[in-house]
Amino acid sequence: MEDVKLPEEKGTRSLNFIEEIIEEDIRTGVNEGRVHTRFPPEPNGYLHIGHAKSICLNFGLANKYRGKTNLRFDDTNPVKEDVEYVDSIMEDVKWLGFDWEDRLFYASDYFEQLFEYAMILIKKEKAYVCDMTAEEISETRGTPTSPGKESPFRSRTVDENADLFTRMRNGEFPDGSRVLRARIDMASPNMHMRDPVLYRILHAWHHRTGDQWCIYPMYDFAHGQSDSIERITHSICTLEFEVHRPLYDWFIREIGIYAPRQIEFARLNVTYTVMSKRKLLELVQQGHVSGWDDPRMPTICGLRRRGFTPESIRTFAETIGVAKRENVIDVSLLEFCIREDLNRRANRVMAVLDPVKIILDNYPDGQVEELEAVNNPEDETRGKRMLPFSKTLFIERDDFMEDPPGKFFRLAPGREVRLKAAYIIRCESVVKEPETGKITEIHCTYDPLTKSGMPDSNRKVKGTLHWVSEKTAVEVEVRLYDRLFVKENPDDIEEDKSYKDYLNPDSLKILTAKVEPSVANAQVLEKYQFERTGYFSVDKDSTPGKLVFNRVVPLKDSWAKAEKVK
RNA sequence: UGACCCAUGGUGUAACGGCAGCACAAGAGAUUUUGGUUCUCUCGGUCCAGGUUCGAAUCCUGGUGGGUCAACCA
Repeated sequence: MEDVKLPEEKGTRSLNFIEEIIEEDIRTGVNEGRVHTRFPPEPNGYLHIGHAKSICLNFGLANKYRGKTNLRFDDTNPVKEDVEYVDSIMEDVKWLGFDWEDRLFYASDYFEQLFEYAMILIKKEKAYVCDMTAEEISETRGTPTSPGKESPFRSRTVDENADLFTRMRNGEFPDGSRVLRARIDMASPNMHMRDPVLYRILHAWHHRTGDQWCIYPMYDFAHGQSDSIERITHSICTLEFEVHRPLYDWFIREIGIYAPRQIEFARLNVTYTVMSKRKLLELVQQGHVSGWDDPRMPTICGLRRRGFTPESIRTFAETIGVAKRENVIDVSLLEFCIREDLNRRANRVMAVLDPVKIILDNYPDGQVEELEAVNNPEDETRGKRMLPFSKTLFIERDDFMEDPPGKFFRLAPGREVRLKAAYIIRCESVVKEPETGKITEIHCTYDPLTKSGMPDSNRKVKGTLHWVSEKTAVEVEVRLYDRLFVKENPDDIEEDKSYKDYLNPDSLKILTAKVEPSVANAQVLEKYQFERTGYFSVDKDSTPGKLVFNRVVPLKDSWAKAEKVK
């Protein structure tokens, strides 16, 4: 029996507009029902959550329609590209859970073929070598509302063009001295059809072809033809390439090669998040973040380090949908996806981020009990562990209030709370620093009959608190993250504005916390839920002596919200 | 004063001429050894004006609003 995943999930699930196009193509026999997509990044930066949408779309479509997806590096501009980026991109796509199998390609693989295609256009009098400067070309292109002027070099003979183009390739001319242009229509209402540049001279070292070439094709001349060579059926790209589509089709038609179909969708925007590669690069270069994988970055490697799971990112990509309308997704949806995932896969442990000491006056000095605690109440199969309990403990400082408002469910003088997996305790008195009034010790008594699991332990109390035992607690570093920007759509920040005015000064808080001993040997990227305070992931900065935890995302906290409203 | 694209609750996304649905967010309740989770419920939408039709979110026309396009970037 086939056990390949079938296209549908639920029969009722509706199609997005790209799936409708594909299903229509399958129905009508276009491409013999074949579906072949590609993910085509330029290796000039790290992948971010926006790319994740495209990756999930392209690989997801191929998976759904039993097709294939290529990974292709669009490396036609050597001055911006680097192998560092190639490597990180492959790592990130793999981590997201996708496999291009043996179909790893580079646009630079096709440079020779592309040169031949250009020659075909020259022979058809559809391309010519132009000697104008970049400025002249720009000036004669016209504006969106007025036509351009034809280049004086537009009517060169086929032989002259072929000769000059060959000599361009042979390195006879300096950078910027000549370009190859398509001969289309300088009066076209579509600026991209006004004799676009096909090749420029660039004496630059290419990360794959070295110094083999000194002319490089432009995006428009490379992309569609690369799709065609790989026999891509559906070439999915973002909306800004919509106006390029007539040119994409023009090249395919004039050269006379296999015709893929370009389909555009709206790129992802997320509130309080920059998605522009240029801005992300600036954040790194200006030192606002520690690097591309800073856990506050929306890069795949940043999200990974922060503690996001590939599953949660795939769920997110699935949930946001695909359409042609400009969109800004609320960052809370991303947070929802990771909470939902981690809720069932992360073990819950006791961790106190801001400790205050509890002394159980009626608990025997020196006694240590091992108490049993479940690892994840959502998933019994995750088992149990033992927690050491003793006379002196730590609880969260804000889990105690000397003069609590009515709806405060936690510890206060004279009140009872349960210590999770342990006993019910009652606050008897408080010790403060005389000068500052800061609480240094809270004295309590415990009720020995209320140990978790005991027959008498079901007595109701308003609150349950997490705790750690003083002697056995492990000190760890905890890094709390908040949004990097205070501006809702930071991609809108104008060119010359400094980010400083828009950055959140409190986007990173570092503190020392006390955690239960069972996490002492946690591995990098291992996930936990610290009771009440959030989901955490072990950072790569951890050393054998000192664990470092990143807070992936805080838990929803309706108490904090209620407080804020007041 | 151009061409092209887009327009459904606060945010996204379905409905393909026939009951405007789903998710997030927000609010209420139940459960809860954390106020989390889980479950239930509520709130709230077809940009405007005409037209076609028995019937329009859907088709047509005209507005309005938003986006993209004038790199030898991708």
